Amino acid sequence: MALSDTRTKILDAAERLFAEHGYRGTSVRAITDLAGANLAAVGYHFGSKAELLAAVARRVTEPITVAQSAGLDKLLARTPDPPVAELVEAFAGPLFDGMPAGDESGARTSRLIVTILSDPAEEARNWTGPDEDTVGERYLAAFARALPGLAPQELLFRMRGILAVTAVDRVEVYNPPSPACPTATEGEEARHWAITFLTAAMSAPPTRA
Amino acid sequence: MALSDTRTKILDAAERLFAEHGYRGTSVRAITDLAGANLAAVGYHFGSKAELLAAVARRVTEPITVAQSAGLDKLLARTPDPPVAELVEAFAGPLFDGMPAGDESGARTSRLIVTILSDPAEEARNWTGPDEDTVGERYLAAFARALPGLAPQELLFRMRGILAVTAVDRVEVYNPPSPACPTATEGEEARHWAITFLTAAMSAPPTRA
DNA sequence: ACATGAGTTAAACGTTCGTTTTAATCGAAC
DNA sequence: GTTCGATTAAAACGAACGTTTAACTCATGT
Repeated sequence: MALSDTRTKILDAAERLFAEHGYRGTSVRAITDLAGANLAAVGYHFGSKAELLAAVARRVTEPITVAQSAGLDKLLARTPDPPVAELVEAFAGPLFDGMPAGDESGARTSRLIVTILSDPAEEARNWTGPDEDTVGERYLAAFARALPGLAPQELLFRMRGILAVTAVDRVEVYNPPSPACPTATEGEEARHWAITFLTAAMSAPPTRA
Repeated sequence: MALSDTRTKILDAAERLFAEHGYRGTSVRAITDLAGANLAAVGYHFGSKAELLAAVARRVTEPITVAQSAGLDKLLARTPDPPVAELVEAFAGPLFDGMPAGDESGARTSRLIVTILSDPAEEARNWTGPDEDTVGERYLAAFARALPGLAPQELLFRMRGILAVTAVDRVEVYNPPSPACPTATEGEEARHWAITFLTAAMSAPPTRA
């Protein structure tokens, strides 16, 4: 196949296994087995396991980043100072389901992002491109305008909070406190819950020192 | 030494290394080297690496759990229906610094909790005792009374959000969007920021379906 | 004095890991 | 039809892993 079919099959398998078991918990052999490829194919197509992870992370992150950026563009085209609620939705929404319309693989991709970003392995955090930083800075500036009087550091803390809350739905970060509760809530509902939760949180008055 | 000095030295070393590099990223040899103990001492004192992790997790979690429980007791002694803000502080406060007064090792311990709870390895999540579940359920009930009209599942989502936000300050869950920003904010300040952030979030009106 | 047993030590076990090497295979261009 | 670069296949490499074994130390109790 043109552009090597096994290459994308390896990417697919790695994406799934990294999401489920983390970087260190996934062996190259498990990836190639799931992909139906040979063990050495990883070394050939990507060079090393760490570079494979970087490729997976970039492939997963890119559509999210462009969705976040496009969402901010649309808001700024209407008004130079978008309200907090719309900023939250434009920033956190794509994190929930990869694509604004919500494709089926969204749950796994965001689960992967969380797993990668919180992975203790160094290799898991050295893949970032310049685009991710740029969109983060643009939202930071927009939130700063929407929340005057909030200290930059506290704003930074709150933006990290957005990522944390969107993440926690995917990771079982706590054993279910109540017996009769599903481990993870379904995408669309959780997305709404997160937006109300985060809009209220972001709109909170600054903490007095 | 009585009760085997090396046993606690191994626990200390494991606590630090698990917090820094995760479960799979920490080898038994690295633990015993840092502890100045023999490799086989882990097998002798704990049985296996997984049981060592469980011992570490229990030792770290216990004071937090009792602080959460005592905080809730104190609130309930005053009124049967504590307000949301005080519930948030009593629940999230101990997560920030292990002890209410804030001892020096607090930052590392909470970092460890996050690392353990989000670790993709199965062994890292099968250590929980009955106490942790109990205090979670008690807070769940208290929040349910303080937030009438909120669906149980959405309440559960929000409680997970509390844990996520308290966690994110420790884990570098996102590359710093702005250049001139410290990776992690200091304990006491972040604790206040988190409480205002979370109080506002928890107090948000229920999401309409 | 000596047996006991918990604690420690050094060495090795078998397995799994990421990576590399070497040869075989395929498809198109000449 | 042959040649050549690109891709896949099979096998092996050395290193690191968790765990186990067997010998040793040494205070204690008799």
